Amino acid sequence: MPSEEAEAHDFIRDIINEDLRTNKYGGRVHTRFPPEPNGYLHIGHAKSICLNFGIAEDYKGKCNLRFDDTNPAKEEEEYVRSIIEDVRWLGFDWEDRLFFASDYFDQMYDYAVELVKRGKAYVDDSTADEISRTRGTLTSPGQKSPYRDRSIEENLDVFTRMRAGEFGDGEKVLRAKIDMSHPNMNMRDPIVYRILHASHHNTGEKWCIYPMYDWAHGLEDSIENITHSICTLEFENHRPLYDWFLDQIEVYHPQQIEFARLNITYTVMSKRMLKQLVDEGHVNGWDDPRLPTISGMRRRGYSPAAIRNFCKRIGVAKVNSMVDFEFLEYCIREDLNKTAPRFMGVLQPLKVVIENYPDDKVEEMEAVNNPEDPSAGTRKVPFSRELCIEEEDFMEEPPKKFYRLAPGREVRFRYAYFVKCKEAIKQNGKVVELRCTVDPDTRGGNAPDGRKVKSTLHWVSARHAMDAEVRLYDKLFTEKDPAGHKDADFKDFINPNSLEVLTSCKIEPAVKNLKPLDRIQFERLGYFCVDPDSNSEKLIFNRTVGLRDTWAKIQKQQQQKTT
RNA sequence: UGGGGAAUAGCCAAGCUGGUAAGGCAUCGGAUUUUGAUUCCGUGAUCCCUGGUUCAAGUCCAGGUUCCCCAGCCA
Repeated sequence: MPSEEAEAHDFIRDIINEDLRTNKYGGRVHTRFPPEPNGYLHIGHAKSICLNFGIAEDYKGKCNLRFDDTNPAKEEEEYVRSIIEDVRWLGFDWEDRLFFASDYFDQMYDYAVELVKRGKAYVDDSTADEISRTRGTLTSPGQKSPYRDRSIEENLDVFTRMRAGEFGDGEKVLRAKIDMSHPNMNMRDPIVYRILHASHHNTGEKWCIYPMYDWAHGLEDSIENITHSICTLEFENHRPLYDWFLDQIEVYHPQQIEFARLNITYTVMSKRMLKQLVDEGHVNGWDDPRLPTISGMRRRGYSPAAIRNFCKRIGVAKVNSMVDFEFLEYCIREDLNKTAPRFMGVLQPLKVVIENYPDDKVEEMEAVNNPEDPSAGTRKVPFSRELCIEEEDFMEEPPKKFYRLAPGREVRFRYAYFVKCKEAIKQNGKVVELRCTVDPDTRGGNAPDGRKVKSTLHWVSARHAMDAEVRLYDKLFTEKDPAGHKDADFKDFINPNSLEVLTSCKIEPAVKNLKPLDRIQFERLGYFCVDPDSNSEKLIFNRTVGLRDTWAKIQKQQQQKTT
């Protein structure tokens, strides 16, 4: 469970502390995470999940998982399935409290009847268009519906017949009778029930009227005895209505608290946009590793602990904010550095022949599995005459500050020997093979005479290496805030190079024991995750995130100087 | 001349009843290093503005500015 360092402190916990002090809810703390099953969860939801479940943990309270499934037109079973999977994967437990708003439809209906009986709601025969036109504008009041003063008896009768299916979609609605000139648009006789002859994933054909969010949500919270109903900022305008409904029918009244939703640079965080990316094939499904969905991040190799820690550290406040994606990456690296076993793999192989090493000889070099975790132990890596190193670890004419291999230069091959380059063999101007020698006295990687080398390279034995495909991911968008341009579509900023597939990678044999979704580090390259499509026939790795790369930074600076 | 929110370093974000600006990321230096990784050190703020109260204001008062949300039978 999330056990990371000091306890969180934020304005919501301040409110809870105060409520506890005044004994407002008898010492109880009960939250809920209420997703609508109309899409996959993303990291913005993770923030809410960590907040709600985190508060429950901190205060030894409870947190429910509740599906807010009041709109059968948009909701699907597949989304329910994925949401359950994602919340569980993140590491949270709702015990026996998995609920559906649709489980409360009967009760919500009864409460609506009560609202009508109290003269606080009426059936409106106006068309959607008429209702819209008479709502007024932000600066001018709306007009009362001609049906507003129907008798309670008539309202009861027509509402009953609405439920019985006597009318078609949109013919009538139940409206709260509040104030058509209220400065808050939400209070201008909001719709409580609409007619929708649609099959519901949970209740099937039982209902042809469905409650609206404002009516349903507070009742759901009330029925579940929620103490603090935490939602995002855009619902702040709805709080007066949340309160009004619960007050009118005089039921248990939780407190709604709003916080700012999460935004991260170079991505989008709206279900609508994510769905569009998926539906239009800009990515390969909801779990595409380039997406900020929970399932995408899982496939990318992000760990639940890293995501939880990220959510904890970004804080909770009421300011609209945009977190640098670098901070997310930092949190991922931080966790993976401590937990990911290390391997050697070569993405762009360059052949190396050790001229003074016999062709029939193979040595098993001992390698540390995780320098950050001694208990991870060691493994054997085969070394032989023909090896592969990374193409970019050799330069025929090395620039300043390039410490790696070059003609005449000696470097260390990790966990093996000091290796000296004698000659680069070229074909059509391209280096295709390196002829090198090994210093037999440096076995294991240290020279008895104390001489040093400037760098250490990773390598694999050509004969023993396994072939693999490696997928490198870059930012999905080229713009910091792709959704923030009023006169441009977010899709205009899609990065055409967000996915690079390398198919001739060579990996040390020890990876054969890995399972799908295992998270590892290829030394000097980054963190990687075994793709679920990977199998013994074809190994596939997704790059989660690269290691911090000081050399790349130096290169960039050098390039800028020359141009 | 609608209503509701919010403004603290490039980015998040503490700062409770006023006492002289935490922390993290990023950046840039440096040390250690068989991953140019990790780790470790060091590096940045007249707290949206203008007045006022006070010995003392990010914190209180007044006025202003900017940004976000609201006119779905979506949530």
